[in-house]
Amino acid sequence: MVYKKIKIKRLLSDPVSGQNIKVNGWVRTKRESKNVVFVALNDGSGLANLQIVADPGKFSELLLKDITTGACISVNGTLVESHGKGQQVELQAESIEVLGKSDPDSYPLQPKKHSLEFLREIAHLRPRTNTFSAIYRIRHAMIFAVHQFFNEKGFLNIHTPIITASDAEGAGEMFRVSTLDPKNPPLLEDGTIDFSLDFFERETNLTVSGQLEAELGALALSEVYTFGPTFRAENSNTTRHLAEFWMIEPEMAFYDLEDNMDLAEEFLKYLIRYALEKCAEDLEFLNQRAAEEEMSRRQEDRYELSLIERLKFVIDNNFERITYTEAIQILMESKPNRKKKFQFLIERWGTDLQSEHERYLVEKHFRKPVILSDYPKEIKAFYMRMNEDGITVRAMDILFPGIGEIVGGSQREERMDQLRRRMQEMEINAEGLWWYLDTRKFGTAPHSGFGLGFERFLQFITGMNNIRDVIPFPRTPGNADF
RNA sequence: UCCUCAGUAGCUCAGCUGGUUAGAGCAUCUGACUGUUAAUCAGAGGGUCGUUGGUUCGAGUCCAACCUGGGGAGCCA
Repeated sequence: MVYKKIKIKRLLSDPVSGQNIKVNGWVRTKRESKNVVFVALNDGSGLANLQIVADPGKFSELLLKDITTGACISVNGTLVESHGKGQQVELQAESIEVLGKSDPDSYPLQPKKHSLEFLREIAHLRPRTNTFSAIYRIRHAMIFAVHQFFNEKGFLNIHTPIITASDAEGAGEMFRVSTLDPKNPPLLEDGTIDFSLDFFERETNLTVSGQLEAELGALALSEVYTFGPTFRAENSNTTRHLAEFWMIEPEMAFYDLEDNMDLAEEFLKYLIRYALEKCAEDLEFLNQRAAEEEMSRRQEDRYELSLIERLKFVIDNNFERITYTEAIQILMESKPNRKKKFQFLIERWGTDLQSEHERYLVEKHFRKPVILSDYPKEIKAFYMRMNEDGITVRAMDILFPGIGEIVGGSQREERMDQLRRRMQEMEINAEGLWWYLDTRKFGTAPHSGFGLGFERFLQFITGMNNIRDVIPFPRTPGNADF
């Protein structure tokens, strides 16, 4: 007898009774009685389990004993229509092989609800749960959609370096990369470490952004994007920060800030539409999960819309676009500011916005994604293009409900004299960035770009509150397990 | 890093103002029963109450420090 190996998702999408099938997977639960044994089997291809039906008379007691929650089994059998209610078809087992036993006494996953905190501690096993397998499938779909979106538009994907010697990006603390003996490093006369004897003959770190290198690509290939790992050594302990995360950074020549915003909005909507179309089953499950979680939250902290409704809402509405100056105006006149309900009151133009202000704009005032632009130069990076007013720069941040800043971008300063002036003002070492300045020297062009935090975006798509639950193995201060 | 809450069985939690042998549900094991659906019913095993020190006749309960985790803030994506 020949049994055709097939993944459970494919099998259930087109079930034909009478087929001889081989499935491999991990046991979710087993229910047994004198005359019949039921096994719920899952291979991660989809949310639905395949019900395996075994006649206890046909299998040894020892074999059946080894089929426990978490065990890996391979089943040959015939697909038949189910007598029971919960499923259309089931696999009538003819032979079962236990590929990997699982001691039920010590296997940590039980057929019951587990807290996300507990599952984080067993991140090596959590993809075997419905919630995390759904998240990982959506994560994959979104990675794929990112590349598809840019490919369709003719953007080139470029790999920017992960190890970098430039420390002038100002995007936060960096992780040092070194092969020097940590116990006894070579020292200079002033007692500091002599990095000229290190592997790269200079001090090197893990990248905090591929942007500067992406700009080099844009100023030759017109439209490029990076999608790579990014590292920040900040001691941030929040639900939306990771020390290692993935960032998508498109960079486009001949785009001004408005073109940049248009692209970002189109991109985000494309990804959300893709998820709704291609991950409907998983989103439906997460929608249910999120709804249950909402019940345990305070009334005023609850979303008005369900997860799927929020996703549809973003697709169906234009993002609100306002300048920083307009935002300050709105915030100064807002109720929480007048009644001194904000922890940080808005008193003057020029201060940076706090989380509470961003949340007010997005969740209370506009009730939709907001693009803030034209920030004061003092609170933004050196490479952002100066406006005519001489006090604001062509920056834009996209704020999403529940997550805050999801995209940060700008039109880049392409004018050499302006760029040099800004670098001087902000005490950026120009020497190490000679290659960056060269692009302004030789055939400079107006250009723009933005960065999308991939995990933050996934939080929005999946409704997960903690960023540590949308990446397989989160790296955070004090945590590098697995 | 700061603020705040928490740490009791494998998991989720109860344990009132300090008072004998520390409880429940689920999970596990054993048995029964049933085309079952997180099956059901009965029984059993399972705990240095996060760690260290202190107060007290007596500490899961009070105090201090530390460790770990959650939430919020800052930094940012």
